[in-house]
Amino acid sequence: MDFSVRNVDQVDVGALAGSLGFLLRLGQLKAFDDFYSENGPRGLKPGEFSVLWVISCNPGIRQSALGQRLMIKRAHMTKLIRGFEDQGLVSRAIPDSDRRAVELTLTATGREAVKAVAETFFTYEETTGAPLSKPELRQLIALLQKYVGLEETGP
Amino acid sequence: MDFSVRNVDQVDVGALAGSLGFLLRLGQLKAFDDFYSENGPRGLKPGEFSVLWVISCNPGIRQSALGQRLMIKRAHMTKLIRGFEDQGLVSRAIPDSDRRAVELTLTATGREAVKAVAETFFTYEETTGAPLSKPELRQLIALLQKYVGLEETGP
DNA sequence: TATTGTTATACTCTATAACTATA
DNA sequence: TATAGTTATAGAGTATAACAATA
Repeated sequence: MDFSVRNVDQVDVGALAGSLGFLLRLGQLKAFDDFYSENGPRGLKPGEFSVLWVISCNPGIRQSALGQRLMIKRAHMTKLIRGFEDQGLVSRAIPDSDRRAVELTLTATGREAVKAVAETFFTYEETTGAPLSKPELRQLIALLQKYVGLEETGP
Repeated sequence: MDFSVRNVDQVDVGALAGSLGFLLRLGQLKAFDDFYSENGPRGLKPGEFSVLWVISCNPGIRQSALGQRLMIKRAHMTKLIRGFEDQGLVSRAIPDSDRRAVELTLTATGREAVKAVAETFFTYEETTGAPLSKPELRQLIALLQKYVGLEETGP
């Protein structure tokens, strides 16, 4: 006989099923899979969109503050921003008050790009929580916000 | 005057704060940061540990089932398993019933390694949910389990 | 001295496709 | 034909350290 586990559903992950880090990792992979599925939006990737979106919400934001909030390291942020600059989406300005810093703003093109993607991004997001009921999804989001230290800010 | 956002706490992420995918990404990064902080365990990385752990829970598991459950692509799984084999942690067997498949088992060394890491991994996990109360953490875990399609299996 | 951002390097993880051997 | 796994390659993302300019 052969008792080997050959189907996903038979896999016993044991105590790992109660591990927050493990569940967050699986959850993120699932969310991204859903996002990139046949119905998901195209073009800008979630990470890229989030950077542009946060700049659009905070015109003139310092590169360091942006990176800290999105947990992107300085070295990587430099590359990302240069990419956006090359695409004409973001402009950099060095403030007189601190000439080490860089303040980021969207260009007109950048604002259009964000506007175009935002609608499909956020409406798609609503469908992402498939296995959960509406109230469950709301509570999951609330708990995650608390965990990562994010308060929902009014518009 | 200079109104630019220069502190993390001033950053307004707008509607992104309600995005499940975004929150899952931040949450995972936070959990990993915590894990790797000064108090976190050393040696085996969370991803590596999870692979070995699941093999230990499912002796003889097929490589494909393992990869599907942990959302690791076949090509990557091959590299991981070879690495573990080279370290003498995992042994591969080709079953007669299907000579395309590979069944994975921990070696004695592998079992010891998992045993050694498991205790510190899981006890550390308990401290990971810092910003949440015990009941909140429990519910967050329950919702995530439902979201990713994991049932807690009794020992 | 500390901070902001840049550069350079390397490593991990991921994505893809072509390949084998079995079924 | 389809499946399980392998190989090879390229691209993200990340980590690190050394560096310049400024504070």
